[in-house]
Amino acid sequence: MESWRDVTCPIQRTAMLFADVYIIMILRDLATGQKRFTELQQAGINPRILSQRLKMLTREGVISRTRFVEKPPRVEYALTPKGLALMPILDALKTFGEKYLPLDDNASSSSSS
Amino acid sequence: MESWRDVTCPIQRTAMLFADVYIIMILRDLATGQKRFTELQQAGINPRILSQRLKMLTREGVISRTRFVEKPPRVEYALTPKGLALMPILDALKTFGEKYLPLDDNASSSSSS
DNA sequence: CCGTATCCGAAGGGATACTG
DNA sequence: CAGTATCCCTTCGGATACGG
Repeated sequence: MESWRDVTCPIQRTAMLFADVYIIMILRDLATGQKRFTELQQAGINPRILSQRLKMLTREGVISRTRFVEKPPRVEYALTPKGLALMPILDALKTFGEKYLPLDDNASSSSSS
Repeated sequence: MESWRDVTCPIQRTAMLFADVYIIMILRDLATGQKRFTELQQAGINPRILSQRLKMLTREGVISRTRFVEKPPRVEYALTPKGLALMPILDALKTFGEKYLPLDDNASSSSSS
């Protein structure tokens, strides 16, 4: 498919950039405050994918990368104002999921009769 | 990555199902009323992909498929109530796109000085 | 700690032709 | 009209090991 810049529909433009489950996971985790690389990995994203997505999100201006010159080195990722503007999308995903994708609660139960 | 059913976060569950640009394009087009297969193709989705996504969306209960026994055969796809519940997500995508992904307007202009 | 490099199999998707 | 089948190339991503 073409680049998002070649598309005029704002829905599709946004989707072409951010409709990716890894990106959404990262944004979700940053919604509660700045996070470090390792912390973001905990969500179950491998370092290669994570690095790649963080680069892209930084390039698009939705997250910031702050490098603290310490030992050991520390890097914090945080939402920018543009990134904050994506939060309504996550809210809508959440609302839908809670209502229409309820948990089956058959996960941890092994002793039910 | 695992199945969306193995995930508890409602944001991620929804994203794992619907964070796909083709799905979003289809939902966008159905938002304005029921559409036929060929009409949906006009958005620039090839028949293989379109068929695949329509099947999945039907299986998940967000669209309905109505077959009219005519000659030539006619099939109409439409949003279900569950599909309508996805509209806030598209609204949020649209709002973001309009504000933060403005058109570069260098596409069709060739005679501006 | 924060990534990057490499390997490699799996999946995705464009084009095209074809069938009920 | 509404899809399905096939081909084949590209991309993606999981795992792992390593470098600054």
